[in-house]
Amino acid sequence: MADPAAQRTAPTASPLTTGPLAGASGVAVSTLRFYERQGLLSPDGRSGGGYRQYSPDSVRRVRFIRRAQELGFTLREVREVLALSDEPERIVLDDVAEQVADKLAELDQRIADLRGVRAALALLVESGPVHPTCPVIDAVV
Amino acid sequence: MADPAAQRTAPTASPLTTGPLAGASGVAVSTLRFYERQGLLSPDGRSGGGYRQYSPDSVRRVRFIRRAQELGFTLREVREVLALSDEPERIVLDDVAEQVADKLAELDQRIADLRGVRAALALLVESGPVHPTCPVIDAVV
DNA sequence: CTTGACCCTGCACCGTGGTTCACGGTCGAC
DNA sequence: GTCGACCGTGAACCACGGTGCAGGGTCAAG
Repeated sequence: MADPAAQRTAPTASPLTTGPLAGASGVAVSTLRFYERQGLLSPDGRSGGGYRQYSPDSVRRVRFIRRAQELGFTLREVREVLALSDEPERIVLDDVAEQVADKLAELDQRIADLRGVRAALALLVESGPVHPTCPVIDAVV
Repeated sequence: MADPAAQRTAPTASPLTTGPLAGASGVAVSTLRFYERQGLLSPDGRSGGGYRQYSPDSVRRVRFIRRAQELGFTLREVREVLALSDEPERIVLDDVAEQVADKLAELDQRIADLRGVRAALALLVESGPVHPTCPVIDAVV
């Protein structure tokens, strides 16, 4: 607070252009632009020559998108979640609660399914020989 | 065993054409043909006029494909598993053990991830108000 | 003020997992 | 033998999640 020249209410935290953001968040530059077209991400502004400028927070945002995808969410779903988190005042709590409850049930189901497969595979590893009726298929179907 | 006319060593168990197989296994006819192009499924033969004929076992096979997909396996992976189960004598046990071990680790990771998300969502449901920093995003990133 | 790295736009292309369409042949019931 | 339901083929098309490329502008170091 005793150095006004160093930072003015801390706004100018080194805006990133696409390259650095891509590097920091582990995606290709082309992917960032693709995400922008899909409404998942937008630059905080543009610089004189038209370069996109992102806040450092965008790194978190992009990483979130990637992680959510890995976890099996579509970009459409991710977009919806991000839209809510961008405009929290639009959130209708009951709707959210309902959707979250649905997603919870879905997750429980997926976890149970994966554990079934996991168990079958573990059994297969332990018991060596291949069975006439594949236990993996039995576990999955 | 005392009725030779009823079934000759039980072979003719009503071969299915695409429509019935599709109906019984819950996919579209066009999907069956697509799976065939992808090497996941093939008819046991063709009838005079060129109609595909499937054994009733094919229903199981198609259901397996669908389930495996739901569980996050690609058609390529499913094809490999089915190829092995079709030709068990080609199986190299050590290879399988290795791949299965990999898949096990992957499944463990996915289960853990999903449980993390599940926990975050459950917390969100319990604690009503939306937090400035979304707990879901925190859990996922 | 040049040079090289970086960025812009728009558009075409890719693999995956299917679906749809046009056009025609087959099959069983009547 | 004819009718409608079903099946065949090939090829185009779709949504998703990106990738690549041409043609041109920007930026900062030297």
